[in-house]
Amino acid sequence: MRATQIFFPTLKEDPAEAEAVSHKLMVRAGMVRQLAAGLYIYLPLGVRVMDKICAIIREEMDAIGAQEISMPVLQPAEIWQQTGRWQEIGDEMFRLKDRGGRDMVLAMTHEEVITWLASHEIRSYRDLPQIWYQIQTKLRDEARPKSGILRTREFIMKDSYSFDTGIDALEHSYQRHIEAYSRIYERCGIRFYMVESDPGMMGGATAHEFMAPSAAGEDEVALCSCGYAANVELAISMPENPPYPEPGVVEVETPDVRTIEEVSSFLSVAPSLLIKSLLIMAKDGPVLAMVRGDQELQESKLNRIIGEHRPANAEEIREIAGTEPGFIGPLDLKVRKIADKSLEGGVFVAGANRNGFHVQGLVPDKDFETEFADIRRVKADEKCPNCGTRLSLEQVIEVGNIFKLGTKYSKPLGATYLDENGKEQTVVMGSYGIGPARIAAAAVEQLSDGQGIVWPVNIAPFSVHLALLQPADELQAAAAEKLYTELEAAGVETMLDDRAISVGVKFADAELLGFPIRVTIGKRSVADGSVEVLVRSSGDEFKYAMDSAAADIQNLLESL
RNA sequence: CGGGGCGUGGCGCAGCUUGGUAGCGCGCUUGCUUUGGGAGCAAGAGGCCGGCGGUUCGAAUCCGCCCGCCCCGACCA
Repeated sequence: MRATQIFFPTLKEDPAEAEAVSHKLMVRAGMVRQLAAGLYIYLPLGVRVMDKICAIIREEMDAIGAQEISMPVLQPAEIWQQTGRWQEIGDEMFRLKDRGGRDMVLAMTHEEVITWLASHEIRSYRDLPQIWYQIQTKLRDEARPKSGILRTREFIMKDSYSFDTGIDALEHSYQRHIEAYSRIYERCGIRFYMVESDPGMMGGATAHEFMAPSAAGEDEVALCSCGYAANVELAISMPENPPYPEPGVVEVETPDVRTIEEVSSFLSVAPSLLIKSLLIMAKDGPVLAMVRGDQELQESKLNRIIGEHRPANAEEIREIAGTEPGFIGPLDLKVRKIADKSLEGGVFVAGANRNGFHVQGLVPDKDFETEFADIRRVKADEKCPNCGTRLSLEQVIEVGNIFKLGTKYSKPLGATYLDENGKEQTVVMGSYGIGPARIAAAAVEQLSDGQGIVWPVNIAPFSVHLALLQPADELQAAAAEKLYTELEAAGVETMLDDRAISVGVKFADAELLGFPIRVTIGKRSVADGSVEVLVRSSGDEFKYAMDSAAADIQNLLESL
């Protein structure tokens, strides 16, 4: 295509509202524009990238025998009521009524509909297995859309669902998805990890996420050289105990000394020898969650034990513990207590539940009763639970996830089949998502440089940026037209930059847009019958004879 | 939802403290020149200063309410 026929309004300056690199660059490169918080318009170049990513996804999904379908975004509330998610999910789901007053939802995911379909159409074990997928819009009323297209309220997702006779068969479908996903990300040219993840609101037992490392990511994963990889929401590490003092409960006066840092320095005791006591309000009443002073509570872990919860406010602390915040502790506190496993067998300092006092020499589950559970957040350099090596933490963008759902949706929606013995069984399901926009953003995040985007070959809007320096020069224009025609004939997607703009702007735009190869045709080309070729990613430059340039460029592209 | 910041030509910003009717850079239009790294000169177009209300002779500027956007947190198939 010709640049003069493509709408790509490039910007010299970063948009004021953008923070993430991918956000700035995608706006500057004229790929997207924001309509409102979390709502984006994709311009032609943005659409081309998305189409390429989706094409790769289709190929790889089809390769594992998945079949594409398309489901409505607007859905009746009934099916969501049947699975319980009408109640479970809060403000994040868009809800509306149709003209007849019926409750409707705008789908944030499609388990309900696809299971409804399966429940109506699958009758026999002979109908299984099935993998159905769609590439479809999802809507979520996100509390906080952010980082450009990374977290939006409306977005495209590839979602697939597997239907199997049992858990062994599900395992097979799950593995096939892992293979397909790995190939998809590889072909899209992004680095990624597969990590253990928290099934969360999807329900089900096992889940993994595909994570692309990037500073713009909202998630964090713990990684080990042995292959252990987990979202910090559930990552575990082996506790390392400091040397403990002698046990024996002694109250000490600690006037106006409240925080871990203050207590630590006031008593000259390392933070790892303090108990951080956090009063939590859960639906079954208050809970005292305890972690070591040098550690932090991982809310998602506590959530699995006590469900929805929030920290108590100062007033609730005074009422329940009878003390000002800062002096709360486990001793004589009549609430459910959950201590992190690293507190087991140690001797600690904790609040005394008396203003201005702490207690020393406390032994958990001896001086006070408590449950033990892993509720702390993993820190970098702690030991891997599998091999003892030091863990590292990394910021990541979630670009895909896979869940073993089991019968969470098939049971309430009655998706059953008759087995070989004529006995009715419940279909066992899996659910698998990929966010194409996040792949695009991750690619920009991981590969861009100070000049602009550096697209991976397979998802670049165009493969070649053919920069015609002086379109008004007939000889140059003719040379460019010829090469353009040859490249297009060879199947090399080329943007002929025939804009009548200054060379500096043209080159700067080429760098900003980030197509893999830039080919320059100028007066030198006309003079000596050559073109200059620049590889965006490496900066390598070549000079090709005009006559053979199309073939040479094609070869170069294939080598990237 | 809690905390913070910001809304002024298309984009990026200044002006606001100390009220007097809006300015800079980029972009855009026209002409001439220029032409291998974000060109030069000249002449132009373009803004009810987010909205509503209040104070005042007079409000971009002061006060109140509302809306929108961004960031941190909470939340997040």
